[in-house]
Amino acid sequence: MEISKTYNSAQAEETWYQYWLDNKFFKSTPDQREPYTIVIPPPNVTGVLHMGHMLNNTIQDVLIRRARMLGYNACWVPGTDHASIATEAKVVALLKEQGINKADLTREDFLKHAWNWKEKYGGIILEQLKKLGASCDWDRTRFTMQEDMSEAVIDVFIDLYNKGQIYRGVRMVNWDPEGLTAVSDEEVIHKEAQSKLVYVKYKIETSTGSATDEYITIATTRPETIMGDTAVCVNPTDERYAHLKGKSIIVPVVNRVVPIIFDEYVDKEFGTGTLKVTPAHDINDFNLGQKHKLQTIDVLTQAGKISEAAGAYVGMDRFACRKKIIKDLTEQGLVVKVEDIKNKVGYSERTNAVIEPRLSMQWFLKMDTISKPALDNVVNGEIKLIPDKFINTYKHWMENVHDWCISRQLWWGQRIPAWYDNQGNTVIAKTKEEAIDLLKTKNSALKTDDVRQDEDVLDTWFSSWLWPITVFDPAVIRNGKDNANADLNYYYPTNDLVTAPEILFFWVARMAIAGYEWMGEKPFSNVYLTGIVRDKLGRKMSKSLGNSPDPLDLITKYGADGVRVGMLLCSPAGNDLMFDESYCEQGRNFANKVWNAFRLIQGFEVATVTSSGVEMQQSSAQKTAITWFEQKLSEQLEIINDHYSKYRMSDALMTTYKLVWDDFCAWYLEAIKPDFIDGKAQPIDKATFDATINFLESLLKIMHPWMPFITEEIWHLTKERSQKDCIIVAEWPKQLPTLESKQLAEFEVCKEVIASVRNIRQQKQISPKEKLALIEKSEAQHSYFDDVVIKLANLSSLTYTKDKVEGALSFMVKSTEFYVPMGSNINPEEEKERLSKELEYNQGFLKSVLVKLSNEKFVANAKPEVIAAERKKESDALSKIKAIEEQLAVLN
RNA sequence: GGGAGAUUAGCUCAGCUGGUUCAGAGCACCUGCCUUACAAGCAGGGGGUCACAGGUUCGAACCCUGUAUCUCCCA
Repeated sequence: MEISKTYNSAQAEETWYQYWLDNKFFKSTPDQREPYTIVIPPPNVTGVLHMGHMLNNTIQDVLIRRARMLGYNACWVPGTDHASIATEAKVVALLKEQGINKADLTREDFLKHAWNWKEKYGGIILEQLKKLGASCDWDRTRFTMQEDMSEAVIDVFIDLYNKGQIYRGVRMVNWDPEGLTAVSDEEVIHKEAQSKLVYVKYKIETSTGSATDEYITIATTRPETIMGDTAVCVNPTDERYAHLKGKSIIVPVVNRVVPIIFDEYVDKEFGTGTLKVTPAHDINDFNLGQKHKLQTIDVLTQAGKISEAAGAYVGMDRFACRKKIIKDLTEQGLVVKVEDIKNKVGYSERTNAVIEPRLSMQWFLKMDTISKPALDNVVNGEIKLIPDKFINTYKHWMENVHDWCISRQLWWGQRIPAWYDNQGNTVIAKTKEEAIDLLKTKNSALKTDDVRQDEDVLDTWFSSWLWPITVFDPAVIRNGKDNANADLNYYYPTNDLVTAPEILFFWVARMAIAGYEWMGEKPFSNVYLTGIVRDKLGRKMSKSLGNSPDPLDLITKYGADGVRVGMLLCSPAGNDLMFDESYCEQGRNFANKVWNAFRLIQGFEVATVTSSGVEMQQSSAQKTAITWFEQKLSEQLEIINDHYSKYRMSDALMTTYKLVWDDFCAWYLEAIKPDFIDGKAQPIDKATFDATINFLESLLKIMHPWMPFITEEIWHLTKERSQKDCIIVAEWPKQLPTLESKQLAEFEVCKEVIASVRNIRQQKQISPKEKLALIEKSEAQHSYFDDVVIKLANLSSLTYTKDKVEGALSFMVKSTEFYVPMGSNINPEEEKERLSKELEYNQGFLKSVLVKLSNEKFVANAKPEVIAAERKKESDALSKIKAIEEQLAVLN
């Protein structure tokens, strides 16, 4: 069979993914084995795969595949999130394109459109994950708004309400005037902006009630809220304004008379040291207003336009009004100056609209007591954050946590199960019938038509915080954890969670809270936090910049295995990664290398007798290489396992990469490769061939989590396999019980000798085909690796001598000298120069060692093994120097 | 403004408990090779004042202090 010189990824990916599905290798059901569980961070149902998903899900797939091979019952639960704001915005935009206004639709009609859209386009991202090779148990696919999951959310609301943890109240919330909803603190992104600080003159009113000519000047970045001013505040210690006690101020534009109040809150240094107080439009002003019992005038509408209450500029957009008002005030001579300043402005994470602090009636969850276990168990290490530098951030946040605003003024989501009558009664109930029954106890005259359900839905995170629980058993909230189903009992708590640090608080912290609240136990043991994928200039990848490659294009170009390797080669945990396509190229090249190693092995002709009829013998070089590589494999496997245990993914991958490329391909295969005689490859003996196949299989297994497709492909090409004999379920290799470190060290010497000979070839322009003689100055007569040296350095002979050899180039490995006889082909001057340099270096080295050893404090304080090492260095250096001096003497 | 972290080769990063000539890896680079698995390759090689300034120590990339620059989080 002719096998292609390059690996064809597309075909293998298609074939094997389907094969894995058909044979249900991703499927997990509870059994005797220990479970290993990951729940996917559910991507937004409207999402398409981007580089962040690629990174995140590749890591999860690597973890789950390795766990599967280690014999765990590996279960990776996939699913999507309904993402209320983002999805609703998307659907609204789409309807608009079709000429449909959301405002013209009833709630039911809108939801019908939204569900249609979800059925049609939602979950594309899950199909894309399959291209990556994600080995999720697709039968378990969940959606946060499917019926039973939603019911659990309502159960949770009711449970918390009954526990007294949920309340409703008027609060200052972060209002998104575009999404027309409140958003949580965590959904506000503060960005630095260039703003104008406007200095406006406010007239002071006399005690008799008439206006004076006296003014005070107030600095504000938000002149459009002037109409909502209900006081002016100064610091009581500010002498500049002490005389204003008891006086009033006339608010420009609306000519409202408001008091001057005194409060420590005002910063004397900022602006003019005076503050206009607008309780409806700033959280701090709101607090001042509460304290000083001020009137609250809301001058903005939900959409961010000037409201009727303002009494001027009604209907104008807030930013247009800002400009206009500055212009008008300037014309009236009331503007002293306008300064450019930098300040932080909050933007909505979802719609990018400037957030407006706004008073409104919302539902809140008390966070102080419920969040306690989630804090304690991260601090005490019960839940591990990787890397652990995030513990501080987490702790800081959890210690300063605010009550969670859980209501959203949207339709797409779980509707709040609060019901009202026309008498101001409120009850919490799962159904209208229950609500009516409950309301009747408060209002005997209740008519069914008087019962209204709350219009708002719950924050998306209020459903996704249950994810690790409800994907297994959505009924557990109402049944209680003691009545959990078999799945939940078996899979919970999950093992690893892989996610972005951006949602540490949104999601991770809240899952921990929910876990302790309803399961009495952590939801996961380890949280691996990935970085943000940036381009090589360090810019975040984004649609608007157009600097993000399409992951599927990359897969087409480099193969899924290549892209997976490429992503993970440059992904330190918790640090951003500077992605560049060249990493994928490196990944593809590695896959190709593996492919060609396989081609070589597969092309070996196994024979019991040679072409001349003699019985095939394993050569000494082959024997040595096998002995060595068996050790090497075990040694590196231990290192790889260790990297995994510490979640050092890039390190585990790089160790694998070098084991395969350098140790196996460059050294082992070269050492055992049969010679060519008369242009014909010699056959290989069965023992060497079998050992090689075994090594290859072990390596394929170690590579499998990173490169699932090519390893499965080769696995099936190396021999006939039964249907279920697949690498995806093969057993992870085991280490040797003991390691012969002496053999490993000796082989390193062997490599060094070979490299030195090759170096001489390079320097002297000697063709690799020309055989050279090598003489070792040693008491010994033979090393176990001699034949490997002969083969790989292409020697005619390797002999031993006790005497110096003249007319030869020399090199040293450790403290042993080697000679390559050159006849007259030697330039003594060049040699002298080289040797002198080496002598100088070694003398310098010796000196530094001697300085250390002659330092009494060093000898007295350093650990014995450190001192012993220094003494060894001393003696090695001395013998090296002696040898070089002897060589120089010969040349002179 | 408060907090966390970073700064090591051209690039991306390791360097774990201070101790080997400890200054490392991969990529990139340079030189020579189309050597019968692989040019998506092989062989060999060069390259860093470990951000800066002090300090602790017999010994510092590593610990401490300060400075600079950058990133992130929070207000």
